[in-house]
Amino acid sequence: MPELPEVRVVSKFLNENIKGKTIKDIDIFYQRMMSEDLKQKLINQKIEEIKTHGKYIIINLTDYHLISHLRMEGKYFIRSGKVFDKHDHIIFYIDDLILAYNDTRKFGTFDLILKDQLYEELPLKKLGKEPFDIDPAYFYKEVKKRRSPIKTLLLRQELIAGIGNIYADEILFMAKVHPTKLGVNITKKQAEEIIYYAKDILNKAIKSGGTTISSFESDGHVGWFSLKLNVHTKYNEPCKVCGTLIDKMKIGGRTSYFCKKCQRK
DNA sequence: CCCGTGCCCTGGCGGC
DNA sequence: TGCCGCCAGGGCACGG
Repeated sequence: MPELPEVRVVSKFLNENIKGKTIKDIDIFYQRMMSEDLKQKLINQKIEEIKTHGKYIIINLTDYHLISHLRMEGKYFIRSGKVFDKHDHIIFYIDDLILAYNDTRKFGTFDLILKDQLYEELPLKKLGKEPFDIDPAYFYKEVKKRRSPIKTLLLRQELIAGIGNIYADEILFMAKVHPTKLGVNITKKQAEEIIYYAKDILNKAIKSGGTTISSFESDGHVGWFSLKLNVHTKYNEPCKVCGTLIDKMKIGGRTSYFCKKCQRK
């Protein structure tokens, strides 16, 4: 499931392969994913640069920003000919190159925003800062206002952008904070530790090429950060710090893994 | 403001 | 073997 680190890896891959080129044509194999109107606006647009914010990939074009969200299983592949996978839904013909957007569950989205309106409209309008840019004092202040579990707050993209279910569990484990602890009860030191480990874990994941739980890939390279996960998906396995068996529970509808001994309320 | 629920979708897995 | 039903998840709309 692509989170901030995986999205950064995909963005780098796209910059290396399609930056500076022009979209010549598009095939839409799954109609819901992109309208004919959007397609027409994309044709003849030059790709200036690819950036990211949180989990969003922002493709800067001549007149627009194309915003791609991979959700759970979105991937980009360069195809060597017009031979496609059953889950290739959008095909971009970019100069001499064929780029396929592949997404098993079809959850990914494309939004087109007029140039310089990027933060005036959804989906980026209310997006918060990334862990690298957020002021820990601001994060602490915002968290103190809310009675939601800290796990749920870490997933709120308008509060802090880029953290998904996997890294939220890993961050709280490193910060030794119980995922059900309410925002209002988080201490200043805990808020600082959460931001510190968010940056640390995401940076390490970016350096190692992203995480794979089931299917994350980019340029044919499968990330390996998952080998280093401490708690996520480790139900009933011994905690690497104290040996206590890892617990799991639903928090805000999301499966959450934690060590009930290391992570105090 | 806050919360919970449903929706979108497919593949993998448990149960029988 | 195969079929059925459930689960996973990010963001958003909706209702209370």
